[in-house]
Amino acid sequence: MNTKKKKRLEAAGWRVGSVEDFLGLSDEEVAYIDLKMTLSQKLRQRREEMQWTQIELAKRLKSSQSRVAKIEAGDPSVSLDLLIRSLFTLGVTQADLSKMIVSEP
Amino acid sequence: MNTKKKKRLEAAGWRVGSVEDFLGLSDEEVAYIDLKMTLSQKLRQRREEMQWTQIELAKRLKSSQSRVAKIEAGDPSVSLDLLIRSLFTLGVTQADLSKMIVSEP
DNA sequence: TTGCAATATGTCGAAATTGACATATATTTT
DNA sequence: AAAATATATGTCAATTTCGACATATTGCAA
Repeated sequence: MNTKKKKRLEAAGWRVGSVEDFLGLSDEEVAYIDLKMTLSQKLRQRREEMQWTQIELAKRLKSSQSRVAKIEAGDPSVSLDLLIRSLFTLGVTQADLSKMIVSEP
Repeated sequence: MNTKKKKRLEAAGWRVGSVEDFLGLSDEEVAYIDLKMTLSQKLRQRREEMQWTQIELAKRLKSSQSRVAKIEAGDPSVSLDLLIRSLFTLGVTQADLSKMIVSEP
């Protein structure tokens, strides 16, 4: 798939459970987008539970508020890499991560 | 931590279960490296089970044999992003991935 | 309402990651 | 053992992702 299509998908308000319906995506692409969306939602949840602002999280990540906003928005310019490292920064364990990947929103 | 240290760690033959002993790494860093190593091992396992050569996998990934070798070696120049997308290309599901993250080598 | 803190969005140069290539080494086949 | 196949390693230009900044928008308390 081209990046354009992925961008459109993620930019618009796609939510877990509905992406699968979009035609023309390979299984891998669906799995990848689905995973990113799931984890970004979990990240926001977790941060809010901890009562951290995006600025606080950004500081610990040595990043910026705007990037944290993009992570949580599932922006296509954000890699799974940064997303997962952010979760670890919030104290998420591998066991937690494992559960997140299969759990519903 | 600096990148140099991470490079040395991953370059040498560190295996799951021993990284934690290395002093001077934060929890997040340990978790990140540990995850990468676990998944790269699982990737190789999976590919070999499927009797694919690195070249075959590379073709489906639209990548190259040398990069696949680096993915499997846990090379520091390889992102979790590419690693996880490679697993999906091998047909790994989110449920599979979830299990991989917590399972022993 | 107004003011203020939090979040969102767009842009950009810098840094990291990428596929590709050359070539070395290892493993398997004949 | 030699040839053939598979994997490893180093390098590099192109692409992607990055933090940072400016600024817009939202939400909420005074």
